[in-house]
Amino acid sequence: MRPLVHPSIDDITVEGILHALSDPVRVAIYAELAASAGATICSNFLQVSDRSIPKSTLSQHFRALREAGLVRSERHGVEMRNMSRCKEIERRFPGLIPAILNAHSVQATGR
Amino acid sequence: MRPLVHPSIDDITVEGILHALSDPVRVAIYAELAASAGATICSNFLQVSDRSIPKSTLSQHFRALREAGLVRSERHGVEMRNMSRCKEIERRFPGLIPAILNAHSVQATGR
DNA sequence: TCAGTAGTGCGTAACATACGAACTATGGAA
DNA sequence: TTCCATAGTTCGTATGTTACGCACTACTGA
Repeated sequence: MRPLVHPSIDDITVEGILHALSDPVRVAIYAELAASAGATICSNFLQVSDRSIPKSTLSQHFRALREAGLVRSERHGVEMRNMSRCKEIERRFPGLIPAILNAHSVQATGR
Repeated sequence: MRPLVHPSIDDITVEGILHALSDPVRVAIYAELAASAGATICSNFLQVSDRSIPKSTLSQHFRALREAGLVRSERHGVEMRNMSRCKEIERRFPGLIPAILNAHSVQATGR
């Protein structure tokens, strides 16, 4: 099983972040992760915005979020704990993540 | 020649915006358009950040920006004038575009 | 040792993208 | 008018990316 890849904060790119969050399933996952204080395991997202996501697809989505630098994942026993890296990103790209999450919630609620 | 498609402001999605701007050539183009007061023609971007872009590819990039709702294009004679729709987008998703452009410039200069 | 749970990796089919070549549309000069 | 140059588009193809089923690994508890 290949080890988990987390880019260092300086290797995180705007393009990478935007690409990772340009998928509706991934923004939804990320928005929940960012809103929650602790860590959340992958399988909590087998249902996302009234849509059920196959396990293998979900695994790829988490890989995408991780490799874009948006999420930090740790294996704990049989499960994987994920938390958003928003504080680090905030230091490098101030305001970016809040603006995206805000726009996402405007779209989800207002419309 | 198929007519130019511009989504109405309410049909613009966050995902669409993020996807369009997740390409390095397209952010670069969009950043210049957003910074300039008037309209800019496509062929001004045959060279972008020290890279030369084939005409057909450039045409596709402008289509992507236009259909994401980021840019408004008008044919004037033989050329096409493009301007960013940032004021409209600002009303629908406040702070989103400035945050992305700011992050883009942090990355381009700082790093 | 076995069964159950959580997640990964691989193969394939479907979809997206880049770019060259051939095209359309417009404007100006002869 | 006709012809040429300029600006951009379209199409075909080759190359990449993504989604998902299935078979797998890794860990836990009984």
